[in-house]
Amino acid sequence: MSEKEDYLVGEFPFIPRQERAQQKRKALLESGQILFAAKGYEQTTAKEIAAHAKVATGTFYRYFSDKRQLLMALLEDEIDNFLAPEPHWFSSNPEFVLASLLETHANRLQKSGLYRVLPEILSKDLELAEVMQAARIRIHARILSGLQLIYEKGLTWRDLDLDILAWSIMILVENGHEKERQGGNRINYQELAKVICRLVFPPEVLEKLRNDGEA
Amino acid sequence: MSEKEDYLVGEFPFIPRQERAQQKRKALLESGQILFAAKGYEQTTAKEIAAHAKVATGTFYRYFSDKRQLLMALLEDEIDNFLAPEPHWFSSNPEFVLASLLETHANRLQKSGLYRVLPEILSKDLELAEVMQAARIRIHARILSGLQLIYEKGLTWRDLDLDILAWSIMILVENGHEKERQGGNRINYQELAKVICRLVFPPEVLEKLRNDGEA
Amino acid sequence: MSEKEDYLVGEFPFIPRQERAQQKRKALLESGQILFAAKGYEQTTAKEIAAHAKVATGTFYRYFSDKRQLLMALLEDEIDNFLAPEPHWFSSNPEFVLASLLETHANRLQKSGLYRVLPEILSKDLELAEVMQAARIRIHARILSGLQLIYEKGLTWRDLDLDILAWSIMILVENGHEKERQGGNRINYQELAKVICRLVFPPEVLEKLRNDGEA
Amino acid sequence: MSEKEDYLVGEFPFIPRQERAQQKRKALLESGQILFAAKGYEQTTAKEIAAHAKVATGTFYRYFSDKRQLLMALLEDEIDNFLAPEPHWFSSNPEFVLASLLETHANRLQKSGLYRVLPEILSKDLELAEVMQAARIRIHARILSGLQLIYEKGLTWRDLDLDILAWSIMILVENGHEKERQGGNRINYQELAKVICRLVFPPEVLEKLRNDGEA
DNA sequence: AATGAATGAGTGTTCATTCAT
DNA sequence: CATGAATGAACACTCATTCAT
Repeated sequence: MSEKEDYLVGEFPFIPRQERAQQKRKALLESGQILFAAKGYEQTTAKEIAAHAKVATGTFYRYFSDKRQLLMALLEDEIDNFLAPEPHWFSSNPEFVLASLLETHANRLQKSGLYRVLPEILSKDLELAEVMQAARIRIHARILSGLQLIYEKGLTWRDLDLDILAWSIMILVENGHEKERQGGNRINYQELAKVICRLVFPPEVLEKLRNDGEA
Repeated sequence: MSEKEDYLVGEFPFIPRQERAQQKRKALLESGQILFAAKGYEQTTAKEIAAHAKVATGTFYRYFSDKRQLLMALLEDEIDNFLAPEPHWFSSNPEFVLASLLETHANRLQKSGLYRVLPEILSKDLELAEVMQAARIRIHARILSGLQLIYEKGLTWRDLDLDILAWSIMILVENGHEKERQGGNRINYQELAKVICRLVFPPEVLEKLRNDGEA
Repeated sequence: MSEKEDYLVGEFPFIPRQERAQQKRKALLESGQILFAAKGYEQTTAKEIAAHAKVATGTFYRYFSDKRQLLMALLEDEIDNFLAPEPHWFSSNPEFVLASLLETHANRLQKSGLYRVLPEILSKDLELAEVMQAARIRIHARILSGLQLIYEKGLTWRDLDLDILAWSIMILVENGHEKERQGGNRINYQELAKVICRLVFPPEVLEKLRNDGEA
Repeated sequence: MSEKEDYLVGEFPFIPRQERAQQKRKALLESGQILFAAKGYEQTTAKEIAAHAKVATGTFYRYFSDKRQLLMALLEDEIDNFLAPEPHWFSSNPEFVLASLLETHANRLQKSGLYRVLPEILSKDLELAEVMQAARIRIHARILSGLQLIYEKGLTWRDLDLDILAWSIMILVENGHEKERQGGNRINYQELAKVICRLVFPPEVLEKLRNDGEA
């Protein structure tokens, strides 16, 4: 195959080593993602991934030390997607902004499908569990600091614990995409956003924000 | 159990057959629970469970047709514990009632530790996944009908979708026990209850309930 | 149970020990025969035999040292049935006599069904194979000596090797019952007897025997 | 095979892939044959076959889906050898022709030793049993049609049932090789052929055939 | 003598990983 | 670098046999 590319002067005689290698790596990653999402981690064998990526079994182990490492490489890129995105509250219509945030998040998850393996992995991979936990703490902290901002401006309920509030928001945002699967009708992100905003803004604040936005 | 029989004259020279058999079964169940919770389902072999219960491998298969069946026997007793308990809103202090509900639920879960395997199993065992889903739909329906009662009495927010509201409560209650593990300080159930109650009751309703209770 | 039999004077207070024991032994033998014939030797477990005989697993091992021994006990009684019965040639109608011999043999085999396990066992049990071989040698010798009698009287072909002849007869008689199963119509023992008699008697001798019988 | 490629300039630096793989497959087949013949089918484990072929257990399963399949592969090549070869009667010396047929058949069987497992398998493998039965029916039909030819020419006994006759020949030919094992001296194929020919040809026909051949 | 629960070695089979080519 | 055949430890599960009761 590569011989056919040789006869052109001035062209790359072949795809550079590294690039070709990276193509295989990429193919393996993609195949891993597809198969993990479809069949689960344990149920997918290294051989299958290699076959799906159209490389030999041994090649798998040139690019990844083992099956776990391939999964980690996949998760590395996605881990932040699994967690709740951070809502931004300053807007004339926070409910609407939040709703689209929720939808985007759900779509991202559904697309990769990889979140399906997470529960399977977390129970056996302490290291990954720690990474995830750290990420969640980060997310929680970010949501919390956002809440503190609006707290200082007197825009939020004064009788709720901000830490718990942040955690509740994180949980709801994180799980929003599951509603459909877990029981019931397709989720209405607009309504979920409304519920979350109720936890953050007293009704009169929400009203005021809208008016300010229009003005 | 057998201790109660000791005070009678003419003791049993040995533990009766059936009881001994049930002891082994129980030992296997306990070992299964401990090992599943500690290492995950797939990571635990039938041999290990048997060894931990101090019986031979074959004995495992006398009491359970396979590993899955042992797990199912364990879950059968616990499946309802995994899901959110149903909150009751009619009380002079719904926040307090809810807080103790949350705490009880969390303690139950932590004690068995079995909820840790659920995610792993649900991804592979379609049958169990369906059972769980059905249970969640039931819980959701119950929470929803509770909300409808107070909605009819005008005690709840009028601008929130009750279906989403019920779902949000379910998610928060279900995950409450996870807060500690997932990130941060030990959860304060009182504060979580407050957050949930905010979703249900406008502040003035809550105030009124308290006064009515005192009066 | 046996206590209830005590109150009658002059009766056996209970079935004698040995007899009861022999009943269990017999039941086990029967169950073994039925199950071995139906499912094969390896496919039948000691537990199954005990269950079928309505005794406990352990009881099996009181009466037989192991599964093999039960089989041997069964075969001991039947081994001669498996082999060709010895034909008797002196009769005014040897074909007819032989035909009923064949039929009796076939019926005996079909009834016990145990001959089905023989091939399975012979391949793994050298000892039994030797016993069988010895029995065949005995049968062969007996058939041979029968042939020698009529040879001396000039009643048989003079150009056939009597040893081979005896062997051929043994094989045909032994396998007669299989014809039906192996391919084809139900065997006609009369015709098979005719074929075998052709190997023994020249046609004119056969004719003469018939006439002498009538005379 | 590869030796033939050596005399060419530029030898293969190593045995080609495919050939090596086939060598392992062949080694496994051979080991299977040897062990099955020596110890029987059930008594031989896949692990043993692999060990005997000096490959790892897993390698066994690369070439054969299971033990049964290996056996089937072995039998596929041999199944026709197990059955009686078809005698041809038109010859100036049918006894001699038949004798060498018998001997060739016996040698083929003794060489592979595989026929020893047949009885064991047939009792458990319905599919194979059917294949064998079909083969026997075929053989029987062929022998029968051969007999019909000579019957039409008036060369055979007129008072024997051709169907039974064909069956008897098949049985004798099929079992000829067993005589040695089952009891007695090494079989004299010449004499067995004589016996079988007696069933087919009246003595005077046999005589005539010889004279015609000489003329 | 009888029971049947308990034993544990042994089976077929899979799959992550290695390594000769 | 790539290949894919080879490896062998590990697993779920069975069953002949033993043994406490």
